Amino acid sequence: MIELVQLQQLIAVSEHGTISTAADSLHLSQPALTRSLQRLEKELGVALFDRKRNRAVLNRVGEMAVARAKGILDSVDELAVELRAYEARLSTIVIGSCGPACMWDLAAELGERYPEKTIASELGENDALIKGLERGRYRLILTERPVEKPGILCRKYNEEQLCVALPPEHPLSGRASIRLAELGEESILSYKDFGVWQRLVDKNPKLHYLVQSDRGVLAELVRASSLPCFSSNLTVFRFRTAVNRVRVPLADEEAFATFYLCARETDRTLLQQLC
Amino acid sequence: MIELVQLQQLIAVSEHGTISTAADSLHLSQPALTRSLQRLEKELGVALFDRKRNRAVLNRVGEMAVARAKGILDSVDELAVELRAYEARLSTIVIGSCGPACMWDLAAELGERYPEKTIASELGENDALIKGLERGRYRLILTERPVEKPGILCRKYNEEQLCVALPPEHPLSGRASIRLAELGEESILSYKDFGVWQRLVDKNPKLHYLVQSDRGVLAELVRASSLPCFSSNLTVFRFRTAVNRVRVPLADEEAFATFYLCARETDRTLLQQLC
DNA sequence: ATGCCTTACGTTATACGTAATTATT
DNA sequence: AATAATTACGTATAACGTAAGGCAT
Repeated sequence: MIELVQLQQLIAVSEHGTISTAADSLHLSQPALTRSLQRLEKELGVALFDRKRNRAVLNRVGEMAVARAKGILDSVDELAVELRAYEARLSTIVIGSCGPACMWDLAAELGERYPEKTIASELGENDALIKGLERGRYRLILTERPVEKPGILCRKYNEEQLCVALPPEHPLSGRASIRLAELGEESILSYKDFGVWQRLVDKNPKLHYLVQSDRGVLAELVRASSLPCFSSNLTVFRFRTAVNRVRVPLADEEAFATFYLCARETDRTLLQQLC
Repeated sequence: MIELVQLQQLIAVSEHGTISTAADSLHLSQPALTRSLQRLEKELGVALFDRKRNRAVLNRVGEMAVARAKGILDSVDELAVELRAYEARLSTIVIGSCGPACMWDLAAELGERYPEKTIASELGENDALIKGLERGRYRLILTERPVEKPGILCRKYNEEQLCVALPPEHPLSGRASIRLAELGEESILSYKDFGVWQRLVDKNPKLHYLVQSDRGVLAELVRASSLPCFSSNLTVFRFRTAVNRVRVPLADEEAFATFYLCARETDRTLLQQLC
């Protein structure tokens, strides 16, 4: 049986020109390499070198062999890389969502149920999410509307009411609900990846949005300041203790959403466990 | 470094279901195979089996690995086959010709000059010969007309005058030349692969052609009978001793040809040695 | 109880290095 | 003389088999 080391040795000889120098580069004695190459020729059933007593040069067959050997070794190297990537892929659940809070909830739930798995999540728009689910990019997606497509299962996951969290001394903090526009040109802490709620932001361009990309940083700022920030019925658990704020629901129609959890049909059991 | 035997072992396990039975089929002890597979997993950096103390079943990564391993082993098997074929190709000079006798002459000449090479020859039509030369199928070709194409060298090789070899007692045996049609409906020994001379045959359909595909058989028939047969100035050397025949040249215009030897420009020296 | 995988240990076989040989530049 | 390949021989390492242990069906 041919062995891969022999192919490496062949390539080394082609790169170094002589068996001796190749042997050096392989940390091998010349005789050892000579013998190994002789075995290779015998096993392949062809002569790879023109041998002139004190010189062995690759013949045309040998050069062809070198080219093929490189290809084979490349594919063997790929093998390890590919398998490691495949293993990582198998042990990761990627979820896509159109809203941040519900995504965090889902990620947390998955993390508890499948502690051996890595949970990755990203925000996206409805169509991109569905395509991503169909193509295998996502294992689960959270959409704004029910998805009715062959091969895709869909269930209602939860509802979210967006609020503003105001400091108690804020003039609007006593209200049962407000419209976002009522904050006028005030500053408000906001998220970079805001999903469906971005529509509400776009409709109220007068406010001064202090956009944060890092969740931790935002939480810090909330604690360290008395700035208004966004909140919702889903974020209550995370912020209930630390934050000295009064949550006032937003009456804008863009401030309410129902989320649907979708999976491929092959993941029926996974979906059932989560709803 | 991964070794190919390990990939074979992996495949054997996937085919036999258990390590023990696979070990049997590989003429190896179970512990040895177990260790070898453990090394493979370590070298690849991934787990290939779900191990339940007394059972090792391929996991999904393992199945992927088996598929890849098969591909790699296939390409290694191909390597040997391909190299042997390539070596054979390199040690063979294939010539193409539009006439049989001049082809035999050329083959004989090459055989003497390059005794280490195998000489293969085949008949073909002009255009096919030129294409074959350009595409590398032929190393040398013999054509009816000079070839003037970039990348192709061409020289006059020889001239051939087709004759009929008649028994001395034949009424036409005393003539200086005849036309083939003068033989009326007589029988005549002929070749299956006749190249350019086939045109002459086609023009004289009345004769009874005893077509032979084997050169040896034809020579035997010539010796054992007094049937007329085809001959030429080029075949004289081969038949001079054995044959009790009188050669009468054919006056038909299709019975004379000039042959040109062509090679690719890279084979300039080869061509020069032959002309 | 049997089948199967793993670990431990002593042994063998294969491939290695050193040294000697030959040939070429 | 120097460089490079091959052959011969003793050695060492790495993989093997046997034996023992443990778990599951």
